[in-house]
Amino acid sequence: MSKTVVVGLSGGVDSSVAAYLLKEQGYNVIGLFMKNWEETDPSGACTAEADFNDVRRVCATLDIPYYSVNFSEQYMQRVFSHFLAEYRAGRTPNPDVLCNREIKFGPFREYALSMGADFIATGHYCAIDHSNGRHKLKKAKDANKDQTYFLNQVREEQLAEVLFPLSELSKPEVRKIAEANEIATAAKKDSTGICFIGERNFRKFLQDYLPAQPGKIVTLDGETVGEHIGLMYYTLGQRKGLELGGKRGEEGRWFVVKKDLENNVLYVSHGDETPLYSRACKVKDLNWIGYMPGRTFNCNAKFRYRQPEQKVKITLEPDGASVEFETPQRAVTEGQYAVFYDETYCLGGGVITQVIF
RNA sequence: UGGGGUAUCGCCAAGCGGUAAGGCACGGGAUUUUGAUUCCCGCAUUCGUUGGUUCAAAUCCAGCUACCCCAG
Repeated sequence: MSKTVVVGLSGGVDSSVAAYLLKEQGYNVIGLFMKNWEETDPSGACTAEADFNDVRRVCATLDIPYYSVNFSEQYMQRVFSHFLAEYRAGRTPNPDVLCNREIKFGPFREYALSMGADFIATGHYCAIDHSNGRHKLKKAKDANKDQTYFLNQVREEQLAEVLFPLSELSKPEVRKIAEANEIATAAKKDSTGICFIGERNFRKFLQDYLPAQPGKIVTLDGETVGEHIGLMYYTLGQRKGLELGGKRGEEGRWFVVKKDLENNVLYVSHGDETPLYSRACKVKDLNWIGYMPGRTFNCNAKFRYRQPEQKVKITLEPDGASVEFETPQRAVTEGQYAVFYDETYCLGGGVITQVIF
């Protein structure tokens, strides 16, 4: 009797191919589509509906059953409300990290298991080791596509019944498999933007939820050089959207280097990016995946998705950890995640609460 | 008010008689399951204004206008 696996289908190539591969491997595959955001996009089209249509086509081709669930309520309460609160507090949240812990490997997983699944699977580019009763998150073979960054907050228990069929494949290989098997989403453009919400004009999107409070843009020397439209619309290291032009006698661009929430001031630097480079940070909400950290140890870290791993030294503290960088890092940002790695595994991660220069 | 200086794209800024560099900003695209970053493309038939000199002017000359500086 073959095992049953429920695959999260987004309507994209990756999850389509994941389903295809599982079926090839002999599993009893069931597709499950999630709708977690109720709003239609600005063009008026409901992208979720279009995606679900793609799911239908793919499942027809693969000859597997499919269903749809709606976790909008949970998404709003467990991911989006936190996202807004973080912006209000002047930080730059990463909703997709929480989305994995709170939705995909939360309600979605539970729902799938309640359907009688032995396993759940997704189209993430990452790998997993199940051995000795432990579950370790492993980097994808395609380092360029590795998505473990987004899974750093998922609890080890949540990974118990998980399969990642794309672990050994590169994106071009996935597309090739889709094409060879006439899967409808073979040439579909990758989705970007916040997961389940999609590509948006980020400012306009935020403006629907957060009030704008204009204020001054000031240099580190104290010179007022412009006006911002609300601190939450900017993040460290950003240069677009400042609308600041040339400066007399200097060449270079303007960068956001600091936010002063109390005084509603946005600090910028011209040309010189050194104020963006930090040497350490503090993290909290540490989550370790199949790993027992020592009091202090060396490993690698990423401070954003698709950044090469950096060497760091971690020292555990009562309420989190201190992370010292071997090389100064540009624009490490509060609210984002520091994710830890060794050669093979994603060890876990934590939220950045303080940046030390 | 006398004397001097400057006026070139939203902002900096080249140009010095031969038919408008570049950077920033901005717009579009690529990359990207956060936000950013990065990359590519686009972006002044016109040089404060009116005349003049010249085959030819943003470049020379004159008037006007605006701003800046020094004298007051």
